[in-house]
Amino acid sequence: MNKNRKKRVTIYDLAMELNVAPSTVSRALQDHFSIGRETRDAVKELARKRGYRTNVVAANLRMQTSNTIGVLVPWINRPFISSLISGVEEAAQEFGYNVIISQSQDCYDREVANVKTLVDSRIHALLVSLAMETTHYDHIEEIIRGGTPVVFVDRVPSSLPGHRVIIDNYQAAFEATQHLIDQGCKRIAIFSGAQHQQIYRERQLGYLAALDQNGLDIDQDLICSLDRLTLDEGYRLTEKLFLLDSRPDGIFSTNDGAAVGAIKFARQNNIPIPEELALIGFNNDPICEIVEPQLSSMTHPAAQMGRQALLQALKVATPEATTENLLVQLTTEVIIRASSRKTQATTSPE
Amino acid sequence: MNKNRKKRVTIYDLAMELNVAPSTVSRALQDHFSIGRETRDAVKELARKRGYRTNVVAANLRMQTSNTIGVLVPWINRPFISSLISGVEEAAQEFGYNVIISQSQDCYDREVANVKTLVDSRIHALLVSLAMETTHYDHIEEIIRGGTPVVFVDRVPSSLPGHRVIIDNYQAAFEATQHLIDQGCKRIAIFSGAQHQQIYRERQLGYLAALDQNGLDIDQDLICSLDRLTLDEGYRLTEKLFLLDSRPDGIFSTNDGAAVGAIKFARQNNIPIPEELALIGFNNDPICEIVEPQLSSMTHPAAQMGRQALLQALKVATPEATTENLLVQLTTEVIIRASSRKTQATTSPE
DNA sequence: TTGTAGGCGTTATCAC
DNA sequence: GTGATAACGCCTACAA
Repeated sequence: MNKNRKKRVTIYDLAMELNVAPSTVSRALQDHFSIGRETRDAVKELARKRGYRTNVVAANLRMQTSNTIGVLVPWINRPFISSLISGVEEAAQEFGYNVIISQSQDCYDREVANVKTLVDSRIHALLVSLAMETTHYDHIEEIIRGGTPVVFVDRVPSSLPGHRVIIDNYQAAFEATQHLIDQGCKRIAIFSGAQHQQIYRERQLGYLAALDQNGLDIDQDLICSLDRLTLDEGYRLTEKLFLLDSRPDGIFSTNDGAAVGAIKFARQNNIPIPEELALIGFNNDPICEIVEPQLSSMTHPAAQMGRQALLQALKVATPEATTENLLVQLTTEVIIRASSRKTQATTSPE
Repeated sequence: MNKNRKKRVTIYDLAMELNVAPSTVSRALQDHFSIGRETRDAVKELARKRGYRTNVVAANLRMQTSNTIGVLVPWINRPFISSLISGVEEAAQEFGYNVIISQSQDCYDREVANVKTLVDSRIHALLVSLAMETTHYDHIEEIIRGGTPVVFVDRVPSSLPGHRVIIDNYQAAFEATQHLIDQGCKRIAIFSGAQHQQIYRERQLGYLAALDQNGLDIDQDLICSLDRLTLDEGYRLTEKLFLLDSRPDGIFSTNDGAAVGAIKFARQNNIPIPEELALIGFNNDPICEIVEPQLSSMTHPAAQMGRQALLQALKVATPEATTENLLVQLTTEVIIRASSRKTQATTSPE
């Protein structure tokens, strides 16, 4: 009863009706220079009237390309990533591209499989933010060799060269830590992620550098590597930290969720924030302004990163593209809120 | 220098190398029943060795279909929607489909344009959640007539028949309101959305019915229609409500963001929650558990809705599909948290 | 069981 | 300026 997928109008139909060749119609529709003004108008007029819409699939096959950009991310439903995708999609729309998305759920195996599927669809280019699990990149390397332009975003590979759109994670972490130090913190813990992931490693290095430059001791007990950086994980880890002989007086969390977990623990245990525990997160997710006290954080320009990734991909996918690796590095800044603002009384209502 | 998009292996290449016809290869790869066991294995082996991957574009053109599901939503980066998409994507992956997404940004014009683009890509089916602005549905009707299966999700059209995956908004709103009434609220305001959108209209009707059945007066001053249901809008509206001669003692907000705005206002003005103002939101976004006090809400099973929408779409897109309109209605429930829990002391730590 | 041939809807390269 | 024609890679009746 279905498959009444109505047969759609083709250039043949138009050609027939106008008594011209299909190739003429094709040219007319593309404003080819060597086409008669009159025929062009006639074709376009009829196309409009018949509701002609070019069959992108056929065109893609013929052109050996496609107008679809593949996006592979760990999870779609996370504030940072959904905003990133939103940025990609918006820019893609602007330039006439479609966006096909795929989530690895932070699993290496899924990532590999999804890359294959995406490439099978003959995507124009691929934007990737790596799965937490991923430690080697053969699957990506292979498709790059195969000729698919790839741009890495945010979670980029540590060893594989390639185009990337990132922030300066080292610098951002340094600033976040420095901020806590400026507020008088002496024992600052870090909630970090998998160290094989470049972004977490660099954040950790930035943190260490800040401590070092300020003459603060580095205490291994305060260096925490979280698996998934969830709220619960942050909560439990804070609990453990407060069982130490010398408790931390500050936490730099490499995402906001885990920091909120820490806040939750502190509140439930009457640990005054920021007096006894100052906190700063990362990403500046919406929750930062909602949690009580509000959470300081580092901005992480998700939408711009998405847009930039798309732009770089388009650039790379042109025939004249340079062979060298593009690098776009966006800036971040510290957003200071109540969770870390110790210096004298402020006038803010909360 | 680019366009070194390596020529990929085709069934012709394999056929050549094995001295069989391309059609044989094609059949072998699809496990066609009438294929020799030996040739089949030989073909598959070689395909593996040569890294053959079927050209989906060509196959799609030939088959007059595609393995891509179009998803059109207002915004990607909203908790409810990104989870919905996540659900769609996960199920799609399971069944071997790709997901192509597109955001209308709540603009009617964009919605129309995006529908066209998606259909141009010959999507297998389209899942739509309508833009806030959308009041008529010619653009959708047209593609349904054209034969593209369409499934509406969540924000469904009020007048156009079609397949839909929804919750019982009337019932959910009724329960939310009833809950506030049970807590002793007498003057309950509603933060609603555009009334031409069925979901908001039904939620409002559910609210009105609850008041009515409990013998409470309906006060037009307390019925607020918000444009975008943002936190700020919720804040400002609450401010206005508290300038009224008789202030509300409860707010049912049709999303969580606006409710959080109300909480913010209440806290800044020392209005005790829930004693003087009890609140319940809608969607049960993560912020509900983060805001202080925690926000009661109605669950809104985003991921399941996404998955169901995909399943229905696949069902509808088969040749044997029934002609009647499918309806999947998922259940919701009240999640009671501190923002509305008035009845005696509870043992919860917060 | 396998091969042949045609076509899905375009675009591009030739001719005319 | 326009018209044949081939090709993109695959699938499938039909023939063998």
